[in-house]
Amino acid sequence: MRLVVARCSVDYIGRLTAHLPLATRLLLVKADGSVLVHSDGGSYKPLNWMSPPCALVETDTTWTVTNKAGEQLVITIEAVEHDSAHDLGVDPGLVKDGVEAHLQRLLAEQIQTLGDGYRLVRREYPTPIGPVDILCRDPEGLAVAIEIKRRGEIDGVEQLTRYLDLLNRDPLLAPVRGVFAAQEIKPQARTLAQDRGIACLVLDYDALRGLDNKEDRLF
Amino acid sequence: MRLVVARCSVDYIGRLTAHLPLATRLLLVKADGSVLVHSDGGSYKPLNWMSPPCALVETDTTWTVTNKAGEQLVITIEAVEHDSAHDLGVDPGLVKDGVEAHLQRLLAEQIQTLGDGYRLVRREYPTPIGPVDILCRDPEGLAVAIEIKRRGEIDGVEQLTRYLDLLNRDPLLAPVRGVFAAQEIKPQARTLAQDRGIACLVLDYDALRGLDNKEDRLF
DNA sequence: GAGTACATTTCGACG
DNA sequence: CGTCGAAGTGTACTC
Repeated sequence: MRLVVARCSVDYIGRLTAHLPLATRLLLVKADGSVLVHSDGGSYKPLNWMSPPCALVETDTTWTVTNKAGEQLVITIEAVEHDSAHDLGVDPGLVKDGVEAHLQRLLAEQIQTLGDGYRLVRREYPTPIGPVDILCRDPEGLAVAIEIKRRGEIDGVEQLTRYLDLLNRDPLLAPVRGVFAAQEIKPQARTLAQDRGIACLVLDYDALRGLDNKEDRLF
Repeated sequence: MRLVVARCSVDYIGRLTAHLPLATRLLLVKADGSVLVHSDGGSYKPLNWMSPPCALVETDTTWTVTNKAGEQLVITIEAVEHDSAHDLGVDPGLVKDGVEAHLQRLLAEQIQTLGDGYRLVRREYPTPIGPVDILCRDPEGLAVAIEIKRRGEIDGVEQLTRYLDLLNRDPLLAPVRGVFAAQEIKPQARTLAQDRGIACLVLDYDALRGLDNKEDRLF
């Protein structure tokens, strides 16, 4: 990895055209040839970049980074403040514990969160347009389809609506009720759901996890 | 901006939990206190990070970065290879020329792409839930609403459907047909559009731009 | 500040 | 390898 701090201007010509006026920035060149241009603020997203695989050609004042698709990142350098190279080796990679998959598993295990007498049919219940997160039956034996999101927004309600349309065509299932479950449900999504007769359920991740732990403690 | 190359392990506890085993990485501390952890490969996305606003507390061997929501990034440092600080100043920012806005402008200018006799009413035609990209009239004088995307996916069809519902309530416009236009239309989106009587139009960006150029060449 | 749409999205999973 | 959906998405824009 090479770190360069330089006064430079940058042009990108590819899927769009973008220009960065002259200023001091960090140029980060990774081992695979990819280049990131960072300023001293903003988010983790660089101002400009070129993803690998790509090739860097360097002259006195100009770096030209090109990829196979012909996209170009041209960095014009006026002054170099810092330039150092470092051998990092290969990174062992990240261990993640995701949220939505975890929520789905927890809710399936604790389907009584919806009320006493609910029974799980299965997770990832297939439909022609993709699996619905959970299918279960209420105390009266009627089918209930659950869509789970971390954040409940309008798209999720649309998605559940499509699943319900399809599931309700199956005479073995119909009528199928919908439940929109999320850690947080945006007001607009809630309104749309209510308008369509879909129930909303706010999930308490910690509580679900806590119940899980409590069960563990029985051993 | 501070650049540190160090052998370290990293833990993030917040919206999810993640762990990075011991390895040599770049730690980038920006002026606003945000921290990025980069390896020597991958894309522009850091392995781990903390977005501003956040606070960094540093001891001998441990950096703890915390934000207002209580999310924590803990970096345990075993050895420091490089440590330097640089004053970059404020970045003047990026000048962009996007694609979707350009597509909209080109199609509005060349509304005959839909067929002879089409007339533009206006771009960004207002509705209560937001402006529809283009409203025009067909050779018979009937209203046509166009939704433009770079990539046509299912969400765009839903969006256009909502616009059409609303526009068709206006007796001065109804009946309004829908056209879903994109550089590329996904099969699922096309199926949904057809099911709803919405026409699909694949846009050729280069051709639209080319026609534009041809006009320029007349001068 | 919330809501929405776009992104040079990136990333992972699945067929 | 494409398709599809999620992201600790970020970001700009509107209301």
